[in-house]
This record gives sequence, C-alpha cells and structure tokens, in this order.
Amino acid sequence: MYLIAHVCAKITVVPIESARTRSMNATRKRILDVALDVLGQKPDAGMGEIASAAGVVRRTVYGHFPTRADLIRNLAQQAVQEIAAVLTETNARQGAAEEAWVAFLAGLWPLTHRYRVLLALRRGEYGEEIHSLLGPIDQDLADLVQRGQDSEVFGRHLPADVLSQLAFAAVFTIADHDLSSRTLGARAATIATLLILGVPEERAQALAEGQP
Amino acid sequence: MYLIAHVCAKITVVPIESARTRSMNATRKRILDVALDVLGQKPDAGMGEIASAAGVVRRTVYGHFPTRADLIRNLAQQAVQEIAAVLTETNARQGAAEEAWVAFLAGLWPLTHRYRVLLALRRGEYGEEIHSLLGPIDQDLADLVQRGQDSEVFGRHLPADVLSQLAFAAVFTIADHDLSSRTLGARAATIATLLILGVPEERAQALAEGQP
DNA sequence: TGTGCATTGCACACCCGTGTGCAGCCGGTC
DNA sequence: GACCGGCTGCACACGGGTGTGCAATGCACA
Repeated sequence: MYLIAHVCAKITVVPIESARTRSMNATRKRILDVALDVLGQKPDAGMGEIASAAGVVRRTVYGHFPTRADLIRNLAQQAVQEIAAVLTETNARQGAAEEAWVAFLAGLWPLTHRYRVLLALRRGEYGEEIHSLLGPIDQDLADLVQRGQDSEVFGRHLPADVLSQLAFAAVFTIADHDLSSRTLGARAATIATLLILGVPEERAQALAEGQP
Repeated sequence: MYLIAHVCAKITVVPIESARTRSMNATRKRILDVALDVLGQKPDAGMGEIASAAGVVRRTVYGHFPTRADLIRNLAQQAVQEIAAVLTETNARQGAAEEAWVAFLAGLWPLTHRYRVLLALRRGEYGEEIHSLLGPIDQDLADLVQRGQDSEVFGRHLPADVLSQLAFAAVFTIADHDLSSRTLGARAATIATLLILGVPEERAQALAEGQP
C-alpha cells in the first residue's frame, strides 16, 4: 500500500507500513534468517524443517516463496549482495592489495557464520545457479589477488583465480572451526589467509594488528 | 572357493579364482570405481545413476551392496584406508615435519581426484559416519602439524588441528581446480600448503623441488 | 461490526529414490 | 548336456519431500 504526497511540485512515493505488512515482512524475514541457519547445518533440510524452525507451518512458507528453489535463490542473492557490498567497498579504497584484503576480511568475518550456507550450497542441487550468482564476487576477488601479485606483495605459486578461491574458502573453513572452539577469530583468519596469499609471516602479523 | 595345500607341514590357504568370481569381482570393482567418480561430481546421485554409469542395472548394484549406505561406507573405507596408508608410511620415516608433509603430499596427490568424494560426503547425509572414519587421519595429521609447530618449522597462527584441516582441504581445493585447468600440479599444491602451514616461501620452494 | 488477508490445518496428487521379489536369460562349470 | 549363479528387466510397496487447494481462524483496519 502506498501514499502519494505532493510536496513542492515533486511527487514522492512513501511506502506505508501497516501493522499487517510489517508483521508479514517480519515472518518473511524470519523464514529467511532461520533458513540460513538450518540450511547452514543441514543443506538438504526440507521446507518442513525450515518452517517449523521458523515457527510457522510449511504452507506459510509456500505463501512467501512459491518454490524451494525460489527460497534458495533469495538466500543466495542476499548473501552474495551483502558480501559483494563489503568487497566493492574495501576495493574502492584503492590501497595496497594486502591492506584491501585485510579490510575485506574485517568486513567479511562477521558474515561468515551467517553465510556458511554458500559453500555447502555451491556443491548441491542448485550449485549451477549459486555459482553464477557468485561469479562477480569470484571475479573481483581474483582481480584483487591479481593486483597483489602484480605489485609483488602476493605470491605467484598459484594463478590468481585459484589463489583467491583458496583464500576465500579458507575463511569459511576457519570460521567453521571457530564455531565449535571459540578460541579463533578474525585475527587468526586474517593471518592464515595472508600466509596463503604468500605474504611473509612477520608482515602478515603486522597487517593483522587491530583484528580481535 | 578355496584350495587347501599342505606344504612342509604348513597349511596355506590359496584362494582359487574361477572365471565366475573373477568377473563378479570385476563388476563389483567397476561399480565402486564408477561410484567414486559419479559421487565425486554429484554427491547426491542415486543408485540408478551409479548403476548406468557402471554399465549395469540398478538391481545388480543392490546385489553387491544391499544398501546405498553400504556402498558409501565401502567407498569411504577404501579412501580412508588408502590415504591412511600413505600418511602412516610417510610419518614412519621420522624425518622433519616439513619433509614428512612434502612426502605425504607426493603420495596423496595422485589420489586426490579419485577421492574428492570425501570432502563432499563429509557434509552430507552420511557425514557422521564419514567423519568418524576420517577420525584417525585427522588425528595423525594434527599430530604431524603439532610436531612441526613444536620444532618451530610450522606457524602457530592456528591450533594444530585446525591448521591440518585447512591444509588438507586446500589440497583437494587445488586438485579440483587442477581438474579443469591442467596447469597446476603436485608442486603447486606442495608450495601452497607449506605456505598455509607457515613455512617461508623460499624454504617452501626449496622443499618442493622434485615435485612435477 | 464487517471486510480483507495472512496464517493455519487439513486434504490431496505427484515425483523420485529406495529396497525387494521374481521370472528369464546366459555364460561358466561340472 | 544339465546345473549353478550372476545379470537383467520387469514388477511392486514404501517413504518422504514437493507443491496445491480449500475451508476455518484470527487479527488489523475502516
């Protein structure tokens, strides 16, 4: 429902949130959030499990997402969009590649537990679609690593695209272990990935200063 | 069918392979081999897909493996057994941890494409069982890395168990990319994992000499 | 107070994979 | 040549997830 207000000869469209649509958006968001969580631990969980975990009935989920594939796509789009935002933001600073990577990790780390689904989904039923959604991120990461290799701060032991994938996957692997034993953190992930990228240990530790 | 021969008061049991059992073992082995391949690319492939890929009928597969879970278990056991053999063999030399790792990778690399299933299966329906089968390997790897950390040749940026998992997973990630673009190889994997383990780049390159 | 709509709870049909049974075929074995 | 046994090609029952339809409910809004 919309309310059209004329102000100074300009037409602005103001979305009115009635309590109805608000609660509807709330359940929709709750379903998405819970689905991220449930599918993160069990990628082949059914609509029923997601529904009951979200406190609604299976039929309600189908009211918001006509198809399981549709739900998955929404999840993946949300994840990709959020991660891509972090990446382009840190990439826009045009600093050294190593510092851009550290900044990227700082922004990515809080999202890893939330979006651990991605890696599981990539090798699943909808792998093709997820992979294409992840395409831009992969490209940007490869570009970043390539920049680092060109400026001699990253190693050349692997081609940029493989190296970036390796480092990216490592973040989620570390985050997974962090989930059980609480001892790890963004700092450990930062150092580990910098080592993967071929940054010497001393330099990596210096760069990781400030990460918890 | 067996033939019992008495030789010098020692009893030896010699398995006689009739052409029947030989062809039967052949199909069984073919099913296992093909299943490794098929499940490696599509972890949720059904018995039907595996069967037709192996050139037999679904019913025949059930003749050899009463249950899908049974097939999976055989696969995993075979993989774990083979990898564990490489690991214990390289570990037994009691050399420096870094050299043991290089030797392990040299033995592991030819198996990676074959057993890429493991990583996919670990996060699947039978994840629990696979994980327990993989337990001893994980332990040995963690011990090896721990040994390296104690002797100051590996980094301490991550606990030994996480670090070993990271390096182990990296091998299969690199092997996956090697599958599409042929440019990579054991040498690249060796260097990359040594970097992950915190070995300085020059030392890693020196250690990787001899790997293709 | 009545209307609209999200949600519910039940129904159902449908698909797909699993596991089993059985008759028939066919090649190795005795 | 007769027998055995693995493989085949069908059949079926079963379970479980998906997607849909519809009446009933309950809450917000007008």
